[in-house]
Amino acid sequence: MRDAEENGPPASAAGGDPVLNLEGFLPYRLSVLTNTVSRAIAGAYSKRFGLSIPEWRVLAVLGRFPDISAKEVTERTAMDKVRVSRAVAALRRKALIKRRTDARDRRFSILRHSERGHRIYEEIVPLALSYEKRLVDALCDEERDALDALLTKLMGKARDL
Amino acid sequence: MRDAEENGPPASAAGGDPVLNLEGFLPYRLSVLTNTVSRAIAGAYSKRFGLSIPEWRVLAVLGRFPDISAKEVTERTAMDKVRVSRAVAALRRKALIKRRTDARDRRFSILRHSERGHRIYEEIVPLALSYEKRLVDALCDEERDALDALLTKLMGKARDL
DNA sequence: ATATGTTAGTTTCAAATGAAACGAATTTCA
DNA sequence: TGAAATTCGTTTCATTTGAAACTAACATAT
Repeated sequence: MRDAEENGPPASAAGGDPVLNLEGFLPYRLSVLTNTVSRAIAGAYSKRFGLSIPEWRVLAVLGRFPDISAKEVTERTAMDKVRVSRAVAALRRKALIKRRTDARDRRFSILRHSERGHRIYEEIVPLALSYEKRLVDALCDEERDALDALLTKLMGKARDL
Repeated sequence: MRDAEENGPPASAAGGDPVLNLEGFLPYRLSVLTNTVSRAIAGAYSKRFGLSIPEWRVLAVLGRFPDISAKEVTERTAMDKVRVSRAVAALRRKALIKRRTDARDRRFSILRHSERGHRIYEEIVPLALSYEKRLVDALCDEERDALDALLTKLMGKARDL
C-alpha cells in the first residue's frame, strides 16, 4: 500500500482546517457494518431460494404478522411503498404469498403466506437466526444489553434529526 | 392501525414453529438505523452541493488522505471499484478533484482535491460532524465508549462470516 | 349528490447499481 | 526475451431503485 500519513487529528487541526476521520465517523461505520451483515445474510437465501432482500423482508414480516396490508408492511419494514409493491408482486408471481382485498375498505390488501411461502419462510428463519447468533456470540450478556439499549437510543435520536 | 397480535414469542414457539421477530432482529435494526442516518446526512449536502453519497465519500477520504489512488479509495471507503470510478469521474467533471498518473506505475491514479473541491469539503465537514455530534449527544461518555467497542467487535465478527 | 381532498397501491421514467467483459500497464516465469 | 497471468481502472449491459404521476376507493364538506 502507498504511504499516507496515519491517523491525523480527529476533527480539527490547530490551524483550523476541519478534517473528517472517516474510519471513526459513526454514520460511516454503521454503513459498513450494515452492508457487511446484510450481504452475508442475503447470500444465505438469495441463491438458494431466489429471493431478493425486499422479498425476504416482506416474507419475514408476514411470518410474524399475517393478514396485514401492504401499508402496514411498509411501516413494519421501513421500506417505501414502491419497494413493497414490487416485492409483493414478485412474491405473488412466485406464489409465495396470497392477497385478498379488505372488504371493509377495498383500498387495503390483506397479505399472507401461501403454503409454499410458509415452508420457505420456515427454512430461512433458522438460517437468519443462526447468523445473528454467531454475530452476537462475540458479545457477553452485558454487551448484548448495552448494544440493545444503544441501538434503541440512537434510533430514537436519528428519527428526530 | 389494524390489530395484529403484539410481540409473540421471540424465536420459536412451543409447537416448534420458528418465528423471526423483525423488530428485534439485529441485522434489521442496523439496517433501519443506518438508512435513517445516511439519508439525514445526505440531505444536508446533496441538495446544497449537488453531491451524491459516493461522491461525498470520495471527497471525504481525499480530505484525510490526499494523493491516494482509486484503489486505495475503494479500500478506505468500502465501496467497490465501479462506484469509485464513477464517483471520481463525476467529481472530475465538476472540477472538484484532480487526477494525475503515478509515474512509478502508470496503472495507478493519484487523486487530490481541487481548490474548489477543498472549499466544498471544508464546508461539508462541519455539517457532518455536527450531525454526528447531535446523534452521539444522546449518549453519555461510558455509552460512547461502549458503542465504539461494540461496533469494532461486531465489524470484526461480521467480516469473518 | 356533487365536488374536493385524502389514502392505498401501481406504473412510469430516469438515474443508480454491480457483475462481467474489457484495455492498458505491469509482473511472473519459463 | 516473450508468453501467460495479474492488477488498476473503465465501460457495457441488465437489473434495481425511487420520485412523481397515476388509478381506484374512500372521506368530508357544501
